[in-house]
Amino acid sequence: MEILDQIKGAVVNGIQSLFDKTINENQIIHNETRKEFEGDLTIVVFPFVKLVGKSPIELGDQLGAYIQKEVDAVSSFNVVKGFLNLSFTESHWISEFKSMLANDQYGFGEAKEEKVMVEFSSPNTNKPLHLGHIRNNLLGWSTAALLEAAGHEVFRVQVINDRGIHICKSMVAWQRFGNGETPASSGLKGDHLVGKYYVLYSDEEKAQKAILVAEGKDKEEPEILSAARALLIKWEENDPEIRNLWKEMNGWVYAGFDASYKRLGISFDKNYYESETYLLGKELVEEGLKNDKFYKKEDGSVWIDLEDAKLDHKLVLRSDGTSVYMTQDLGTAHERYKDFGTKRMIYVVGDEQNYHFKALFEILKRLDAPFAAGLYHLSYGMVNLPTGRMKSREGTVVDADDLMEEVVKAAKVESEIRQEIEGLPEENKLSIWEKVGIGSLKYFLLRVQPQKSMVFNPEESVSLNGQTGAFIQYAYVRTKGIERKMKEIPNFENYEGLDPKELALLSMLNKFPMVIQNAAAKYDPAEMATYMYDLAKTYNKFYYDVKILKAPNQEALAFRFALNKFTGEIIERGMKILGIDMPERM
RNA sequence: GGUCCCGUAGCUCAGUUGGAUAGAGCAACAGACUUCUAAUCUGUAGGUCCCAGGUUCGAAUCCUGGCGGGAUCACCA
Repeated sequence: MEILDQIKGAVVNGIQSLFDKTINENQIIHNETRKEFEGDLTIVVFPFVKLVGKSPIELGDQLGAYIQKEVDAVSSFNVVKGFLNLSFTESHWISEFKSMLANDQYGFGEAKEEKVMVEFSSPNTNKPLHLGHIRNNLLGWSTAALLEAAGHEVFRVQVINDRGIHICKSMVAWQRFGNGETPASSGLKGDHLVGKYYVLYSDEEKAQKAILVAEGKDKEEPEILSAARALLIKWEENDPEIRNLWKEMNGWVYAGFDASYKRLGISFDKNYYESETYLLGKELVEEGLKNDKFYKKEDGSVWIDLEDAKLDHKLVLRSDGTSVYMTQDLGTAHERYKDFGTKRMIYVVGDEQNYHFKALFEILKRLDAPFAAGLYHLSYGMVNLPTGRMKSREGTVVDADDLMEEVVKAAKVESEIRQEIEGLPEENKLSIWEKVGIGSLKYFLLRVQPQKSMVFNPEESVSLNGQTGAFIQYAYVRTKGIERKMKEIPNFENYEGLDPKELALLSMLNKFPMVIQNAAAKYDPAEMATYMYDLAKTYNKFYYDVKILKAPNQEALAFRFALNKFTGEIIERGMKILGIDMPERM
């Protein structure tokens, strides 16, 4: 990006020496030149028209001539309306390319001191993961990877909601209807097994409720719900039998989660269990009471007044002294700061909790938490189906394991039609289908900006044409195919006669470091996803138009080979940030 | 009702701090495999950028007011 600084400098100097007016570099608006015009970089001259008292065309012409004279890398210019389009010399592009090649960390930012924590996933232990968790997981994972690529040290953590009434419901149903079923005895994946009893619980509760209503006793609580509450109390009293059952069933769930996470390529540096943290935060409330940050109502409940922050009064301790979600979150935030010393913490949580996090961050600020300024809620929208919302009651929730199975199957079907990898050993084929299927699922979810709710169309998600993960993988596979065909690697020294398709690809590759920085700053993996697609598309055009292996001379062959290989490396590097693996063939 | 988010092609989505004639994919139609893998490429068609004002050389983008959709406003998590 040196050249950009040179050009900006030339614009400032040009306006000074041509018109005797002073401007600041950051007033200069520049853009990549649009495809339909000739040039590589465009300077918008409108902002200076009034200042220098010339027409936009006149100003553009004079400034263009000045820049061309001053900056060696600028070969020519043209002016359209108020837009000054500058073209760079071929040798500039070639030397740019050489410096990209020379840096084996190309794209990654310099190491930054600030450590960052990303919290994501945070499942309940009463049912298996579903599509919504997948979006959460992918966002969290790739945001963390983006921050790493930008130069930060990053810690990935999850909070597991392993206690509470929800797990007691599964437990009570298992006690009644389970007949001792275990994952080992029935072969059912642990999280699905526990989820099954949660469903059984709900059915039973509904049935009991219906009877009560029919008997005119609709105010009464269903017996099974009372039983679940009783379990929760026993759990809190540390009843050994209940604690053991709880441990056992949670253990099944964790084994199930681990399998899902593994297939999804997700892991964590540390897990926080709610059963261990749900009492944290009480001391903070006590302390805050002393400092008048909180106030106590007559019934003994503790609140904070956030009205001047355009929020409400918020409860932080119940009248019986037990904590609420907010209390735990206050405590957990401090705990994590103690564990990792991260002043920047990102919470990847759905947008239905926007209000909660606003309040949480505001309270931490008022409690003078040293990390308060670095808190961020990466809020994302719901995943809907073409038929509308996913509803567990109507059984329309898309199960994570089923979905992964389905997309991999679809990849297999497509692959077998094409017969490109038929001869490979079964093990290799399985690995390729896995990469293509899971990769496409990931791409499908990551290409949409986090804050937008999205429509998940199952048919489209398994389609492998167009703007998909498979499209990008295919471009990568092409780069590998070329590499395999090359018996000896030609040495790239110099090249003249840059083809427009080659230049377009170079220019695309040149943007990679910027994309990492921008996407990381915005916590937006979708920006990387879009860029990766554009890069693959640009490569495909190059591949189609410029025959790499049939280059007219050794110099061209060496250049194209290097360009091909480097493109493959960048695709792999960028997709890795999205958590998507590249197959060598497909 | 208060607060927050979203509204761009039939559908799914891009669109940098305001910049040129608003772009991709899918679906539709028409082409390109004797070629480095056609999971690709090329072309045609498709738009009241929700509406109305305002700011300015210039607005999908910023401001105000509407309309439509969603979320949230629990001693739930």
